[in-house]
Amino acid sequence: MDVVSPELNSLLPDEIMDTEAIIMDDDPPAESPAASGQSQPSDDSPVPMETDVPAVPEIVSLCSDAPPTQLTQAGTTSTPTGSTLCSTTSATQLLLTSSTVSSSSLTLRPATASTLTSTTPKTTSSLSRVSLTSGSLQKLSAPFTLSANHQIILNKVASSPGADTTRSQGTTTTTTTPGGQQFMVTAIGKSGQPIVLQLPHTGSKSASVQGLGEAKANPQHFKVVTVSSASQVSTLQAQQLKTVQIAKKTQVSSAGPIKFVFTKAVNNKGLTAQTSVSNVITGRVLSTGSPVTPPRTITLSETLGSSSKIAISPLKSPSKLTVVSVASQVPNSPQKSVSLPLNMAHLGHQILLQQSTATSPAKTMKPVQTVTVGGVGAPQFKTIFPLSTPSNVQQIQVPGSRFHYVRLVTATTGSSTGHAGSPITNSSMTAKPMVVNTTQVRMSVPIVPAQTMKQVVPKPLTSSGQVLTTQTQQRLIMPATSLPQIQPNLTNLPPGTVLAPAPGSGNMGYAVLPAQYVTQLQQSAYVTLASSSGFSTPTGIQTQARLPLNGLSTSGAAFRPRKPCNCTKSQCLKLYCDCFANGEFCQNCNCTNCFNNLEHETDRAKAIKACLDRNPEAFKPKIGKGKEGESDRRHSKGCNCKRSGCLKNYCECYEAKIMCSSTCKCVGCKNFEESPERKTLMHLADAAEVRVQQQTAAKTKLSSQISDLLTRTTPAITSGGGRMPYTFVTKEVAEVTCECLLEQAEQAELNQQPQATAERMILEEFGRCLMRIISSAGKTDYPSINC
DNA sequence: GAGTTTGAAACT
DNA sequence: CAGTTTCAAACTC
Repeated sequence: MDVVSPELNSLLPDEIMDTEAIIMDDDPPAESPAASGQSQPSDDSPVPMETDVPAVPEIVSLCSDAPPTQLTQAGTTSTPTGSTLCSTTSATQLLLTSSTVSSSSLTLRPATASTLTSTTPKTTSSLSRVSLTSGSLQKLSAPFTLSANHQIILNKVASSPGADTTRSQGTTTTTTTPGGQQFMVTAIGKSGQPIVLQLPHTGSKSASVQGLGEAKANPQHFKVVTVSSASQVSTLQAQQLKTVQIAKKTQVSSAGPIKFVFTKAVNNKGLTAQTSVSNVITGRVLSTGSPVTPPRTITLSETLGSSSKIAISPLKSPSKLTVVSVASQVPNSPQKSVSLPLNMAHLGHQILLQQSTATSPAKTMKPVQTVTVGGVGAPQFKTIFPLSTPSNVQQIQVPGSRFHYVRLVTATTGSSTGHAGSPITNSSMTAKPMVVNTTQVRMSVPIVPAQTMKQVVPKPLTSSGQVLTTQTQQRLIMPATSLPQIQPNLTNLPPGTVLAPAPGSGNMGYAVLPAQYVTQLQQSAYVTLASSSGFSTPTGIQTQARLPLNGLSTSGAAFRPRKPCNCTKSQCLKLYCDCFANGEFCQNCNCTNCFNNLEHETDRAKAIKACLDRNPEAFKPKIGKGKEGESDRRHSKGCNCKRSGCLKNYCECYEAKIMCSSTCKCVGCKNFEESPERKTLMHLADAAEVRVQQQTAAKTKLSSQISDLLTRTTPAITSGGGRMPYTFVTKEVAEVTCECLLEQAEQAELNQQPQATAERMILEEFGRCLMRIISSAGKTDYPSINC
């Protein structure tokens, strides 16, 4: 599988793609040359990742029917017949075993407590037990449901003929922790059976948000592995970002060792070498957890025969985030891929995974997922949201950086196992949010200057998967497609760069979207998700990552709203357009014939390339950041003003509120420190700003007072004539007053008074009425008003 | 709101 | 690289 083109990977900086092939298997497969030499310890050994906490090793293993060796059962365990019980003790050992069909079992051993929830009581582990029953997992639709009772339900959408049979074979195991927390996994590997992950009950509070400190005190590791049934060929979509994916194919020999292969996505050569490995579980780690015990997600893919496709990108360190698609498939054979969505909330981290299946390799699934990355020490979030756009888009949102990453994924139907465009199994769900936590994101290169970024401490994630975006700036993640003409300038790509895949290439492209755009996509996507999944997620996944309409989080609302452009001739694909120049998509602009959007991503990519060809620094910030603050900021190129004296906004220096420097070529510059004109202007500007602020404050105060008054008087008004508590004009008084005024009008008419006189009479009567009302205001009883 | 001014970007 | 043109924002009326 060619998840990431080698040439592209070679160009990617280490921050973007830093993956190493890691093989964790009992018996390194000889037919896996790429994986050879990279084998890792046995099943019981912790996954060799930099994200691992040595003190709390994580164990991910596939085992046969034989009971897992590292299984430690301290709590009660229900062992259904015909299934190997996978349970975790209160010490958060999670073992997933499939005995009936697949001979492999997965052992998930969280370090301490459950990582399914971000918050875990110090004394008790939120995840005490995990049971997994074997069964064929054929069709899985919506990744999961986060129910109100803190359950993660992994359901299968499509009914499988063998569902009944599966249930007879696979047994649903439900474990309940002493603290009332459940982790129940049913019928993994068999169709028609839901997977329910019971999240720890946290009362009214969201489980994920509660006390990071507590979570720190009780670090937990959790690994999720999904196993498909035997005789199933799993297909992992190469163009999907999944945190957890395991597809298990029927093993030729059940006794054969199960191998975890963590391949280095950077080098796809290794990927091809792994294709012929049987009984190999490929995995990848997408995220790291909190500083204490970083939760991590592992995508595992086990396939039989040479059809295995492996794309793995384990993180080397907790601060790394590598997104690599994993795909495996067997052409012309019944394929059933399983990607279990899992909500992993730990210390504000969540992993939401999508599960989907397909019965035919020809069917493709174009999931778009959300990745949210957060950390405690250095909280960051990455979110890939499902998009409703025609092309698959994977968005990654990094609240800590204001950047929004969007990965455009082009699904291909090719059956070749060695290509990124390998068919993706269809799924009723086209997009699922995926939240991955990490303490640091290394995969992106900031395009926008740092001084423009206002770091806001992200709020901790809630158990419902709430994602808070605090930054709106954009960054380029990495292009998945090979665009040689752009790659040399990869780091210079603008934040809004859309690297469209070459026609027919089947590769993936990445686009960085502005926050507003992402917000739109998020909203639409979540609507789709909610409607299609049918899940009742009160605390919800659907609600997570919802941002204000302006695309900014509450903390990010302080950012200056982007001014809409008015381009008419440039199609917003030249640097004339501020949106384009800032790497943003046009949104709510007044431009005409705009091409600065996803619909014209190809043209946009070309335009970006053209700009970069002209000036590799085109999308880099013009205003450099000084070491000591704004005083050191200066324009990178300098201005060229001739007539404005650099004291108007025509001047980029003045507009940026910085002084002109020696790099400027301006004529008659007055924008220097000692310039009296500048001082006067600045003084006036400050005064004007103060006035504006005062006016705004006054308006706000007045509005508040009016609102308060209306609020207090509304009950009286709506009460049907009742006496207004704070006003003197009741309905009755008003009616009487009107009668008095009408009486005056009639009198004037009867007396044939001129209109002016009539009006005066009416006004005078009105004045008298007011005086009576006022005079009666302080009295306990309100005398009636008589004309 | 229309027209003018301005300077960066684009073009030659 | 310099001169010219194009363009959209800033500005003025």
